Amino acid sequence: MDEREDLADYDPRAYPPVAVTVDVVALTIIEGLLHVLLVERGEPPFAGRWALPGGFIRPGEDLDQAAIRELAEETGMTASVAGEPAAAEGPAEETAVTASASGEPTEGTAVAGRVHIEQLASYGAPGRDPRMRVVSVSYLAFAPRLPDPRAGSDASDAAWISIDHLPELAFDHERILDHALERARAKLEYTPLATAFAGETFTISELRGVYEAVWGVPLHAGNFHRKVLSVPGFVESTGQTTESGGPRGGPRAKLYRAGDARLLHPALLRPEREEEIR
Amino acid sequence: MDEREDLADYDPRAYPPVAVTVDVVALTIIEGLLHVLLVERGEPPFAGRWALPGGFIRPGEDLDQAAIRELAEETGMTASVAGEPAAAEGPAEETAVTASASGEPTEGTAVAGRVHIEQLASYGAPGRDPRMRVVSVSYLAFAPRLPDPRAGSDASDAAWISIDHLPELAFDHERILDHALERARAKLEYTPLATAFAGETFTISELRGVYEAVWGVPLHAGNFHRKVLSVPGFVESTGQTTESGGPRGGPRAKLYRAGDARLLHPALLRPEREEEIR
DNA sequence: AAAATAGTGTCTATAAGACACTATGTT
DNA sequence: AACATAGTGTCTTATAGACACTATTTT
Repeated sequence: MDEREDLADYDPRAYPPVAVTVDVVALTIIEGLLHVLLVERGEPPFAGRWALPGGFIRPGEDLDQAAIRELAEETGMTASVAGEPAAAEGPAEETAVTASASGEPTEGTAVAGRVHIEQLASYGAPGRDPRMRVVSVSYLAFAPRLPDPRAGSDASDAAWISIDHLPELAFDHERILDHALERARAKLEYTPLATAFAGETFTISELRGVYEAVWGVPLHAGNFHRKVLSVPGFVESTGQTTESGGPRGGPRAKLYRAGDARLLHPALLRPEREEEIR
Repeated sequence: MDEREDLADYDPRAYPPVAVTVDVVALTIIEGLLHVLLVERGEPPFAGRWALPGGFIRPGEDLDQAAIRELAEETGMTASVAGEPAAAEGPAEETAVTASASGEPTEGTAVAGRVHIEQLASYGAPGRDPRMRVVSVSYLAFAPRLPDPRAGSDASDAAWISIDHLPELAFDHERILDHALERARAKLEYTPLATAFAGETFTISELRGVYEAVWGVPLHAGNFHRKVLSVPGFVESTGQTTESGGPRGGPRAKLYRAGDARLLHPALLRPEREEEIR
């Protein structure tokens, strides 16, 4: 920022150029399994490898905007910045924007819903891109259902890949993805963002499915149910129920929508985690 | 990262140059009050204004290294990367390095201790620096005591400023500082990082002073005491006590050092916060 | 002696989790 | 009929916080 320096006055133009990119870790849940949006690279380096969607920031474009644009380019969903919390809340993350899918304001069958996107971290190790110095600002996005990914207009392909069957990734994207997953798991504890994975309305069971997919552990149905309803503002009733019972039986479930809470209190903590404490 | 593009092939060199800087929000506690390290700018823009210490990243230098270097340049303490947790923990932050003061391995009176430094967030709004496009990667540092700030060799001055008496800051540094403070407050809940503000050894009262300074609320001495000791690995006894009682009376306090926990479980949650929940 | 502080004891309200159970839907 | 699921009741244990209290040290 300030060009204070011990030696000469630092003119960035005197240095080899630095490129700034934005990479997006977009997560969604398909068939009860957590998936991440990946693109297949068409050109070297790492041609043929899968990578996180991303690209260079453009002149006049804020970082958040760049992330939203990149996500939109891959998913086809047009997104717009809805707001940014002044000073990050709770477990204090940084910039967070909420993007809402437009085009189909009807909350019908398909796309429906909001996409949550927030900044994750930046990566700038020399050599992480063999071509030049690249600093990547990564973003984390939670998407409901699957706005079926469409390949960019270049030669590459885009797809939602289960995190249980990840291919080798290009660059340091595996590390970025690891950070993103840990962040996502933590966010579900303190925020109502699990609802961003669900549709406009959802059952408590579906919400539990989100937690189980992201955390990778089974949760006790009864206790989860009571707990969710006991957290003020997490969900609010629609008064509706599902049309029918579950595919393998059971009564119709009540439908809820996201409540107005920005933080969950008390939080839904992940069961144990001895290992991670020390 | 990947040069996928809808239109032409994007060559970053075809764009106006982007500069990447690192800004550090270094916090310490002086006389029971939270202070932040600021430098007075010697040149336009914002000449005469206070700003966060920072500067351009250098070729071959990782972002973490740049942050450590910037901090060292202002505080005079030489720091070195000690380690980085693979996948961030708990409330899931990203890169985290622990820098330890060298030079005086003796844990005597003065400097002593470890400096914790971790990446906070990046800021890249167009126009945030009037000169050119600048993306700033900000860092948050917790420092024990005060390695008395020394001005850089340029015309500017450096000082620890109480967060209760902040001057107007240059650029968007006030926003960065706000994010940093919120992050710091949250980190104290889930991690043992409060010990990074204390010396090599400390009393429970001193530790409580850290929490009170950062959170800005008084805490119940008795309950805090019992709670800290009940969290596994937060602190460990040295078997020693202070030489004398407090300045205004009271028995000698037992001395502790930081324990081996990386996360606090159960966490020390801030009292209430109704407002922030909705 | 008075005042401040370190540290402990105790009680209450809340929350987490284990478990059991009813009701309602499916195949 | 058998089975899966939605949702509720109950019990045990852990935790947060209020409050009281003793012991030790300084002024």
